[in-house]
Amino acid sequence: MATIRDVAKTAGVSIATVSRVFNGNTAVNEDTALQVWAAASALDYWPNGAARSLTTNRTSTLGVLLPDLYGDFFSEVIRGIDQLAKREKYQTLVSGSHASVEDVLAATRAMRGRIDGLVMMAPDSITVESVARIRRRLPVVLISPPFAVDGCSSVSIASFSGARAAVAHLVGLGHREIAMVAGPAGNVDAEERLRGYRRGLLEAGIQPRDEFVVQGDFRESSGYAAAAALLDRRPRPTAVFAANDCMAIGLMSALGNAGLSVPHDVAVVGFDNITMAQYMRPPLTTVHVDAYALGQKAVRLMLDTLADPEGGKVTVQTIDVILKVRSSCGARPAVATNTPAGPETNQQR
Amino acid sequence: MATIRDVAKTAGVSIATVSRVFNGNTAVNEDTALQVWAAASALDYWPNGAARSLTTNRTSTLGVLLPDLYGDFFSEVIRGIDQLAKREKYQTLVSGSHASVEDVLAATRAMRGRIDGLVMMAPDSITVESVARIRRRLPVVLISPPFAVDGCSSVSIASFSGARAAVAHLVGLGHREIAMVAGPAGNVDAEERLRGYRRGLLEAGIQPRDEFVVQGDFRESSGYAAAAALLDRRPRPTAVFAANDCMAIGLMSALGNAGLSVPHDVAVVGFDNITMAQYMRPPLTTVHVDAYALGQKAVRLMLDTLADPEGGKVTVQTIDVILKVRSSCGARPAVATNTPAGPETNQQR
DNA sequence: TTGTAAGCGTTATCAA
DNA sequence: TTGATAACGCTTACAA
Repeated sequence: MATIRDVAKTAGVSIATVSRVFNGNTAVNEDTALQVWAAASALDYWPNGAARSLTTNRTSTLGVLLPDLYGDFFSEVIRGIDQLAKREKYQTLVSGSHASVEDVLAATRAMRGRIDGLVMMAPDSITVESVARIRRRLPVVLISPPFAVDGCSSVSIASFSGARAAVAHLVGLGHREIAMVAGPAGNVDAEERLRGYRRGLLEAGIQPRDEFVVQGDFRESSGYAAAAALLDRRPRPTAVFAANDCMAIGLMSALGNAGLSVPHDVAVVGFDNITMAQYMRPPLTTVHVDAYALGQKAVRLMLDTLADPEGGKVTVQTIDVILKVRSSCGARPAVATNTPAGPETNQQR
Repeated sequence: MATIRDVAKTAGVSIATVSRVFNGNTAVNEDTALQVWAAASALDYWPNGAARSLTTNRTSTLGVLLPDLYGDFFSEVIRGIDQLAKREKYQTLVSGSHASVEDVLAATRAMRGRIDGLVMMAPDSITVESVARIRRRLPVVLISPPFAVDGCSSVSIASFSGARAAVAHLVGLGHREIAMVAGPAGNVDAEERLRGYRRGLLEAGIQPRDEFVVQGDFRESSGYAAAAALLDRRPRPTAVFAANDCMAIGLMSALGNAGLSVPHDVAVVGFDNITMAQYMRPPLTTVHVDAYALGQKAVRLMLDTLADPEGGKVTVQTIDVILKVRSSCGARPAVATNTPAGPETNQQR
C-alpha cells in the first residue's frame, strides 16, 4: 500500500509537499503539484484517515447512537442524518440497540478517536445518564431527550401538542369516550403523548379515566393486545388514540378480527405517520412526524457545535407535527373527491 | 484529554505496561495492573482508536455502502449488518446513495484507514465496476452483485426462482394473461425477476409477450403508473406480477382507483414481503426475502475473509426466498380460518 | 515555494 | 515482568 513517502519519492519532492498538494490549503508550485498528482495516481495512493486524524485531531466522522434500527421511523432518521452528513463531507459511524448506560458508554468509548461528535437518540432517562461523561470529551447532540442536558443541543418532537391536537380532533367529531394505548414508561415521547391526551380531554371538559389508558410498548403486538382490554371497558370507548402508528395498526387489526368496523364502531388515531399509515384500510389518521427532518436537524446542530466548539452555544429545537386526517377516525379529508389521483407522495427529501 | 502517557505517569509505570494492561494479551503483575486500572479510571482514560489502528493496522470497523437508505428493505439489511457486526465487536461506517463509480470510489477512499473491510450492495454493473480497484486494498463482500467479482465473496437473492414460483402460482390459479411490472434496467434483481417471470410462463406453455411487461423503477409511483398502461392492453391481463412490493402497492392503489377489485378483477403478486405487504387490503401475496438475514450473511462472509485474509477463500451464497400466499392473488391461505389470531410476527431476528 | 523534523497516541520489538 | 524506543502515516511549525 503506497504511503505519502512513496508518493514523495516518486514525485521527487518531500512528504510535506505531497501533504500540501492533497490538502490544498498552502500554495504549491503548479508544476510540482502536477508531478505529485501524477505520482499519486500512478501509485494509486489513498491517504490514510487514521493517520490524518491522529495529527489533526479531526475525523470527519459523526457517531450516531440509536436505541434501535427497527422500522420506518428510525430508518428515516438515519437517512436524514446520513444525507446531510454526507453533503457536509462527514461520514457516519452508526450503532443501534442500546438499552443500558453501560451499552451506551461502551459504544461511545469504542468510537473514541474515530468521531468528532455524537448524535444520540436518548428518549429515556436511562440512556441520557451516560451523556454527562461523554460530553466532557465530545460534543453531543440529543434527539428526543427526556430533559435538557448541560451543554447539549437537542431536537425534540412536539409530542405533547400533537397528542392534544389528535384528541381535540376526536372530540370535535363528537367522541367523549376516548381511550389511549400509551407507549413504554420512561420514554419521553410516550409520556408527552399521554400528557397531551389528558390535556386534550380536560380542555374538552372530559375527565380522563385511568382505566381508559392501556400500557403498550410502541410495538404492533402491544396495540393488538390492547384492543381486548379496551373492549372490556364499560362504557366502551368509541375512539382510541395510539401513541404511535405501529400500535394503532395492531389495534386496527385486532378490532377487525373482533368484528368491529373502523371508524364506524371505533375511531382510531395514531402518531408518526409511517409510510404504512396511508395504506391501511381505512387509511390511518395520524400525527405526522418528519423523521427525516429530525435527523437532518440533529446533524445541523452538530455541525454548528463543531464549527464553534468553545462558543458553548446550546440550541434546543422542537420539530413540529401536524395532524394528518384520513378516514380511520371517521372524518373525510378536506378534498371533495373520494378517489385521490395518486398515492400520497412520500417525504422523499 | 488523558493519554496513555498520563496514565503511565499516574500509575508510576511505563506506557508499555499501560498498553499491556489494556490489551490483556501479555502477562502483567497483578498489583501493577490494579494500579494502572486505578490510574486509568481516575483520569477517565479512553484509548484513542485512531492511534491504535495506526499501529495495528486494524480498525474493528466495517464499511457499509448502500445505493440508498430508503424504505423497509434497506433498513432491514442495515439492521442485520449492524447487529452481527456489533456482536462481533465491529463498528459500522455507513454510507448511502451511491449512483456512480465516482461516488463509490470517493466514499470508499474517505474510509481508507478507517475500515477493515467493505460490505457493499452493488446491484448493477455500474457500481460493481469500482470494486476491482477497491479490492486491491480492502476485502470486499458484495450484496446482490450482477456477476461474480474476482476475490469477492457475495450474497445474492434467489430472484429468479422466486419470480418463477410466483408466476407458477398464478398459473396454478388459472391465469393465462399474466403481466409484469419490471424493475429498473441494469439492476440484477430486477432482471432476474423478469427472467424468472418469462421462464415461469414458458414452463406453463404460455408465450411471454413484450407488451405485457411494463418498465418500473422499484418505486411505488412507477407501480401506480404501470396500471394505466396495463389496463389498455388487449387481452387485458388478469394477473400482474410486480418486481417488488412497493410497485405492487402502487399498482393496487391505482387499480382500486380505477374501480377494479383485487383479486377479483386483477390478481397481484409482489416481491420482498416488506412489512406493509401484510397490511394491505387485500393482504399482498409476495415472495418473501429475509433482508435481515441478507445483511447478516454478508457480515459473516466478511468476518470469514478477515479471519483468513490470505486464504483467498471466496464464497458465493444465495439467500432463499419463499412465496407467501395471501389474498391479493385470489387464493386462500392454507389455514382454514379467515380471521387469524394475531398479526403475523415480524422477522424480528 | 519547499524541506526538515517534531509530534499525534498507540503497539510491538528488544533488552534488561 | 517491565521499560526504552522505534515504528505507524500523516500534518504542521519553522527554517531555508
